[in-house]
Amino acid sequence: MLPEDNILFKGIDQSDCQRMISCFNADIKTFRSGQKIMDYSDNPDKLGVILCGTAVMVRYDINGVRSIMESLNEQSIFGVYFTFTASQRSGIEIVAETECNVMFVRRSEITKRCEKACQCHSKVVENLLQLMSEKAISLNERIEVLSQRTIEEKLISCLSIIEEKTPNGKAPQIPFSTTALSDYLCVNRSALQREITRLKNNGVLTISKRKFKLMRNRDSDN
Amino acid sequence: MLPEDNILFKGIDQSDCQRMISCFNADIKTFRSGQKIMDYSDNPDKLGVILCGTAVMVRYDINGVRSIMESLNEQSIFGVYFTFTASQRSGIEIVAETECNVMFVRRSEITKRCEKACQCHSKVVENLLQLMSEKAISLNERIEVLSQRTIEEKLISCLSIIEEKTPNGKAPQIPFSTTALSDYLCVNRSALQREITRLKNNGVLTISKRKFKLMRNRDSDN
DNA sequence: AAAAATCTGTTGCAATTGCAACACAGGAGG
DNA sequence: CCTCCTGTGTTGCAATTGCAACAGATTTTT
Repeated sequence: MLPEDNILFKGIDQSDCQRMISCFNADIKTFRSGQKIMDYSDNPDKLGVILCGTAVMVRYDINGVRSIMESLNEQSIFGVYFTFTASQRSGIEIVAETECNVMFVRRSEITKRCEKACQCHSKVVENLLQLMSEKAISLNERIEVLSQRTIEEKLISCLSIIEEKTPNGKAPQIPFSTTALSDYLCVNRSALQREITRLKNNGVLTISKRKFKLMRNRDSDN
Repeated sequence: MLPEDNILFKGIDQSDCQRMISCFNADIKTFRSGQKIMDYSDNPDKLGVILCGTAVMVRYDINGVRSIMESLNEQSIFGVYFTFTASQRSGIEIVAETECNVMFVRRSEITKRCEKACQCHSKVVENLLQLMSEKAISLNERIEVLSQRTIEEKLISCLSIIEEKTPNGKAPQIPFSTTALSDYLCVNRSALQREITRLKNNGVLTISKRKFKLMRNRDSDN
């Protein structure tokens, strides 16, 4: 991927991009599926952008129970938000799901002003603002899902959000396996399975593979 | 409160502040306790900063169940994240808890460049970045709490975070009533009460009024 | 192609949680 | 002082959820 296609450098021409990448000391690395991309015990100032591939942000609590905090695709950004959190309390990691190329930049390099590329700096900051806004929206969506009191409500809330974001004409699709979905929803897998089956039997939900459809018209009783 | 005390205008001197406030078409309004400050059905571009007072971000789901999404104090910022979201799906509102002064700015006014105050604009954008970063951390903390599988774990996780943020020497304090806390944790109030009582009896937790203390040394059995 | 590993789907049982109802405490306001 | 309203604390019972175990399907590795 060329630098100027990168969301962080959007709107900046290629020559400036190259200059800024070296100015930022940006670092591009490749990871294989399953490899750990980032561990929040390391550097809180580090910021990553996925150039290609997919990854997940996972958390292991004291009992070793895994929660998927977020799924990350191409152009996803991570690391910005944990600048001040006490991450030692919980083990948060970014793990590659497929082969990934990741660009690392230090947040402080972006925020500071330098003589060489001032006009570009502020553009990058604006882009970053935009990205953080989008990221925060997805955090809010997550909270909306987790706020639901029952598994049924969590599931329907989650599927509604996916459905809403799916372009017209395309079939909405769950970006997880059922097992991973249960981690995302923070519920027991077999209990989730039970709910899915129940909703299918009630005609509220249709699933084939990962494609699904929600029927909202019938009043969802029983 | 003077403009230059405002977090959004931090590092900008007063004359520039005044100029920018009119340049931004910033709007300062007063709300009484209980009044609705913002309704996400209205303007997605609008951004608010609480100048004084406290407020809460609440959500009413389809069944009318209230969840506190966040509590907002002086200098809290809201409205930044929902720029593109379909918030019409769920009824999100900002409601004053006490009398509040709130400054409203349009997000697009901040991001755009103007000839009159360019150097200040980028400073404001940086400040905004900082604010969003902090806000996103609190969203992540909320997710961390809601990710916990049981009420006990949710409660302890929540209290740990509060404890960690409390300055040394001060007694950690819950910023909610128990009833509001149950909304924040998205659990049933009486079930939460039951857990609190149980933890107190087991010597894990001490609470007087809203001040509390967690004992972590004993292994939390029973 | 066989073996290993992971995911799906199901179920009985135990534990947790929600619900509803009630008693009591404290604060606001007439 | 009394009343109204909101929050606290408790409990029995019902509903939901977690847990464990298992069988079969699917994918990955050898």
